[in-house]
Amino acid sequence: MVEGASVPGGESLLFLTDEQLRKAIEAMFFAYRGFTSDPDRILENYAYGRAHHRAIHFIHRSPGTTVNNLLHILGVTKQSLNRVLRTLIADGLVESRVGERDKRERHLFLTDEGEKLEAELSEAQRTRMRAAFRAAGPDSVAGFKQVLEAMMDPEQRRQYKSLMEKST
Amino acid sequence: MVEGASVPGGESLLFLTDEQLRKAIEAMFFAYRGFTSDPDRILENYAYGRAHHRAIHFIHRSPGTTVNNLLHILGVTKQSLNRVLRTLIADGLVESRVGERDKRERHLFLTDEGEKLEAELSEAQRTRMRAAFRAAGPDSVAGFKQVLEAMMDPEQRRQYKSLMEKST
DNA sequence: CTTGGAAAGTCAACAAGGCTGACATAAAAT
DNA sequence: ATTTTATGTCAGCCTTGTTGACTTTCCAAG
Repeated sequence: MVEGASVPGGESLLFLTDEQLRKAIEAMFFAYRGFTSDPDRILENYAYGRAHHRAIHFIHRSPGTTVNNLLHILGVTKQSLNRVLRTLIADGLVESRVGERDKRERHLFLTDEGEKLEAELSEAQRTRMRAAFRAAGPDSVAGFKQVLEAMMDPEQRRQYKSLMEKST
Repeated sequence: MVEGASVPGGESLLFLTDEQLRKAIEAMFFAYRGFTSDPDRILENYAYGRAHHRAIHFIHRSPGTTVNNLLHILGVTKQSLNRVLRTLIADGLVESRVGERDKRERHLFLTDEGEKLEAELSEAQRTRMRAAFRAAGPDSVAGFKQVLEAMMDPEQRRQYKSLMEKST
């Protein structure tokens, strides 16, 4: 089942048939469902949704980020993000501090309680990824990342890579 | 950058650090955005959404499928699916035929116009996948599929594989 | 220094597309 | 004859996207 792998000297058109591409498209659809299902289950207990998860994830990832930064990363309007942030702030999971240099900006941080929920959510998601990676094996993981990165829009890839730099 | 690949004799914990897992999680997030962006752009011209796309995709894939089949594959309620189907039928993209053996069932088919939209949508999506696969290379593609499949819930994997059988 | 525009954030209202619940109908199964 | 199944519909709610209008703050050109 290692279709088209290591065909010497060429692109090996095998896996580029429309049929093979459709398989991959459906794999993305079903896999993404699995990918989001664990956090979704947890969030139900808190009356939050996927949008809250995304905000929490990226605030944890880049503490002190501004609202503007965040909405660019998430790809939503500031109004949409604002509603989510408002509830998270009201519930004491996120803290918003007025910028020192530029007082128009709000810098976002997770509170201890916010970090706790973040840990619960990301642990669930990591557990699934860990299991999938173990099942697929190291070489598959490298290929997985390669393809995902190649699927992104250039702008998204730029953001993805710049996030990576900060932590590595 | 082939992290942990072909380390002899073991699991190679390298890529299973929380940090590496988070990279993969973010890669999924950004890649899925890319994955859906082309169809989304096309659908705007028709006043349809992602829900319509999913229905069209799976009706094309399994012509004559019943409403009940479809809502199990899509993982939505019949009310939710019905709203989408109603508009697609009203607009002449989908045809609903009463079952012959079991007259309670409705079998769903794309009309010529429906097939036309399906082709437009899936061609856009395939173009992106094709480019990503070319950029990542054959071995990466095999790994990509392995990991995606391992990420699915058992039930989703079952559906995914049973769809595969029909066509291969 | 002032003034006008741009940038960051907030509030309000609307739409898509999920959901549940209740109910109707027809056909199949017991 | 009764119950179960497959489907459809109506009503109402929630999340999360959207646009439009508004305030506050900053900065730069006169």
